[in-house]
Amino acid sequence: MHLTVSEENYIKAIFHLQEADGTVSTNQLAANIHTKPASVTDMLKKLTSKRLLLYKPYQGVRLSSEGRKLALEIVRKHRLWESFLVDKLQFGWDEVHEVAEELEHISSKKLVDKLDQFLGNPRFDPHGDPIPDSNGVMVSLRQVNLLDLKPLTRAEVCSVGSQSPELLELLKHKQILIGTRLEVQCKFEFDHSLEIQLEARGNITISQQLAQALFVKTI
Amino acid sequence: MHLTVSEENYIKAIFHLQEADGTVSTNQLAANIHTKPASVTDMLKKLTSKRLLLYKPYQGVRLSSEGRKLALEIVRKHRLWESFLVDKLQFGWDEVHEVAEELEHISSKKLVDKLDQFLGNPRFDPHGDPIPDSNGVMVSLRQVNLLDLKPLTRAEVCSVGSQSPELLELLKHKQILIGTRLEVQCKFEFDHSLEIQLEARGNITISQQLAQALFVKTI
DNA sequence: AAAAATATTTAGATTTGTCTAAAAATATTT
DNA sequence: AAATATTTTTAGACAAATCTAAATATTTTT
Repeated sequence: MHLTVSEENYIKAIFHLQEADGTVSTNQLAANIHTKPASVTDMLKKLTSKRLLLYKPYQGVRLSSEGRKLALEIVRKHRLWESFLVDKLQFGWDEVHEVAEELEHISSKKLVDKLDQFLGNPRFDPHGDPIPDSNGVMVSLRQVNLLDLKPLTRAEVCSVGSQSPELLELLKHKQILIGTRLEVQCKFEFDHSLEIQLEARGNITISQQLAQALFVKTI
Repeated sequence: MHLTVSEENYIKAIFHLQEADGTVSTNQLAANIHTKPASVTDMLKKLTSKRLLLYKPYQGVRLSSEGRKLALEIVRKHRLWESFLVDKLQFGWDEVHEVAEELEHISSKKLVDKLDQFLGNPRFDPHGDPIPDSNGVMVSLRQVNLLDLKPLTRAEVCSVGSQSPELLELLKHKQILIGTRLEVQCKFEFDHSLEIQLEARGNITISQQLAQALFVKTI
């Protein structure tokens, strides 16, 4: 089954969007892929005819099992390449996303498996997201949203909720990385902000929006 | 200057074809790129309007200096990725060409330069071809065609004339690799074949066509 | 140098992925 | 439940890269 770059991008977007809801709407997809709803409808029909989607007009779409398998291959490639860029080529973890968006479409199965081996079969990428193995199996992180922690809980950041440049910029400014350790000092009901203590920088305040984007494991 | 994959493939093909002649014909290009002459004409017009080619209808085409610069970037990427695949991922040197054909179109300049550094700034790829540096400069091999050697000359294979699957198959069968050492035993005027002695296998006969595809340095 | 063969370009069609504008379906509000 | 708003689909157009068939240039042969 050979897919174009466009087709792969739709499959990947549907995969990520259906994590939240079970089903994905045309408009959601259009916004995510930076295209128009009419274009999405065209592509949904095409991918459905290739048996990669379960799609009823007006009722939204989700991946078929075949589509899910392909999505996991793309996600695997994306995350392995990100790992390569950070671990081997010394890229910063906040500058690898765009390059990996290109590399994830290289088709050779052998390349991916050799790359995986070369990297030591990592289970998580530099953002803390799990990497599917060659069968599409990935461990799910036992991770908690930072917002859910009680005061005085110590935790370590292990993943972030998106790779948007805006979020990455903010994290850089606050000096928060994967692996950063912190302790929740107190929570403010008014705006749902958090005061947290960072090992390196002392106490800082974090907005509700930022806290929701941070996933941690307690330590 | 952003180019599509198709455009890059035309630039690369013209670069390689004009090594031999100074100028490249529409039919040559069509054969090389596995397309029709009419399609080539269309693309020549397009790339000429982007100032990458020097092209007069019916008179053939060659790269402008801007086009040559882009070609060298593509060749650099191709050969660096081939080096990566062989040196780091343990691919055989005869199975990397196709994968590198995809990888060479990844656009990030930073990626290429970091990859170059990671590999230790190699000057030659696994086929023995020189790798342009980030300024497009490459050392030319002091290499001799095997056919030009006199009997009793010892030499080492350092590059092959093409990457066609047919040639690679033959080299595999004869157990000839980059780095293989040999001594020319005698030359036959009748069919211009050569008898050579390989360190590992003893004496074998090599056709004119094969000898012409092998470049060596004397040792 | 004319005729024949070959190479190249032009003209018009096709496919893919996108778009805008309008129509149809669904969801929300009153 | 009607009216309104939103979402989604359809219809038709467009740009990129290709194709076939026909026209035109160039080269080779006689």
